[in-house]
Amino acid sequence: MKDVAQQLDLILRGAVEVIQQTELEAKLKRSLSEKRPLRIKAGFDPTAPDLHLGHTVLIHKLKHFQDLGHQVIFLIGDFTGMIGDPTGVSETRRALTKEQVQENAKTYQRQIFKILDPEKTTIDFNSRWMGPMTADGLIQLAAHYRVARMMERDDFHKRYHEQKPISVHEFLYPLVQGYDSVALKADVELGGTDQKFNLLVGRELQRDYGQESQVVITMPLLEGTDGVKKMSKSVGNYIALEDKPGEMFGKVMSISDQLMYRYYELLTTEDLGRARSLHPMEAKQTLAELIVAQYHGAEAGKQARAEFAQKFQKQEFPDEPDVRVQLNSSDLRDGKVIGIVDLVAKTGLVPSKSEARRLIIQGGVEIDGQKQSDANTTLQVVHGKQYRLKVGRRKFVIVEYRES
RNA sequence: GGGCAGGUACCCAAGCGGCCAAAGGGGGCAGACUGUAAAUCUGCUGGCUUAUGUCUUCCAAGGUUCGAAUCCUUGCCUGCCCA
Repeated sequence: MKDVAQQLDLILRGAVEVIQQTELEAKLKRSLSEKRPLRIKAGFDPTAPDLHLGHTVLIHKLKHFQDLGHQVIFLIGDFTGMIGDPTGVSETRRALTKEQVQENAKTYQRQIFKILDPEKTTIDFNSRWMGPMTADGLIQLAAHYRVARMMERDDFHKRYHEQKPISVHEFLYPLVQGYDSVALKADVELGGTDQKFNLLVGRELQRDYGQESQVVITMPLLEGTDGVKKMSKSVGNYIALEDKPGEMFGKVMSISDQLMYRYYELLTTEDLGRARSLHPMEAKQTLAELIVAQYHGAEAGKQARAEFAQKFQKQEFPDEPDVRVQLNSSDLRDGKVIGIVDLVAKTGLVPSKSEARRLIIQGGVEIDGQKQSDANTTLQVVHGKQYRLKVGRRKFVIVEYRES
């Protein structure tokens, strides 16, 4: 194991805040002398096993600890999942069944083990200790914290002053998350900066329960593809680890240059100065390739890059379309023509025919490279011939008429 | 338990008897411009056999009216104040 200074170097990289660094140093020192790895905890939502790049900022940090020989605990908050973290718009969620939780856990593993070492990672569930807890236990737990302190939490505070609803059970979220640290005897808890309050509750509860307080390390929140809001599935500005290579590449390419450097900083180990010295377009493609390669392999990265160049730089139709549509005679009028509105609607890439019509009128549809902006146009389809349809900016469809 | 203010399209928010499929903003989509960028400008943004047509929408259910998002009743939900 490396000495304290070397360990700190890696641990602090990219971190926003460490509370308290002196405590961390003491823990590291003791860990070395007693040859006892630290217990590093990070909690995750059980309902969203669709991990995206935003989550990986934290997972990479876990990996750092793991590489330093510490014990990483990947905690799935299946109990807290019933509450739903009350950040802004919150709703009480329905409890997941054991089977669902297990399934989600599997999905998590498939995804996180692209970064973490499966051999060295402990996966736990907070229902393990919260499930059997009695109402008595919960009352006792709740007695450890004050309402005024609770209201210091940013979003509670804000909602309170904006006269927005806050349900009592939402207070349980930080409380239970904090108690998880007690149950796990965590030495360190990692979280996004938005988790700071919850993480600190853990420190206080541990102290109250007679344990040494955990060190809290916050990591920056990764902005989503819009460059403004934090990456999240509900906002739809995310890049999922399981996005297809082409899609993943495309999403990275559509971010702003400014955001690109942020991604370099938080998602890669590349030298920032070098990235900045490249032409932005080149730098962005390199970044996109790197990211695709991490989750799909080097070959997929190269391929995605080549396909991108074909689709958008040379403006050629890709080898593989996004959608294939097969028409048969019942789709055709008089056995030979189809209105292009119907055709576009048939691809399933637009939600309604009105939307298809709009898209056409606005010039967003091409057939075999010809822009079609008259919504009343019909297409003569020849049996067996393939038509190349472009819908919107980035969707490609092959249409074929064939009797099956 | 009592009083008050609210609940409008993906989100925020105007409208307070017909001119309302409903202003404005955000978001989204498309076009121009580009590096598939970003920024900017323009347009679109309930569905349908695209029709100056029709159907379904303004928390829910009833009611008043020739006509209701708008008025009344009841219910549900939210916030504030008083107890």
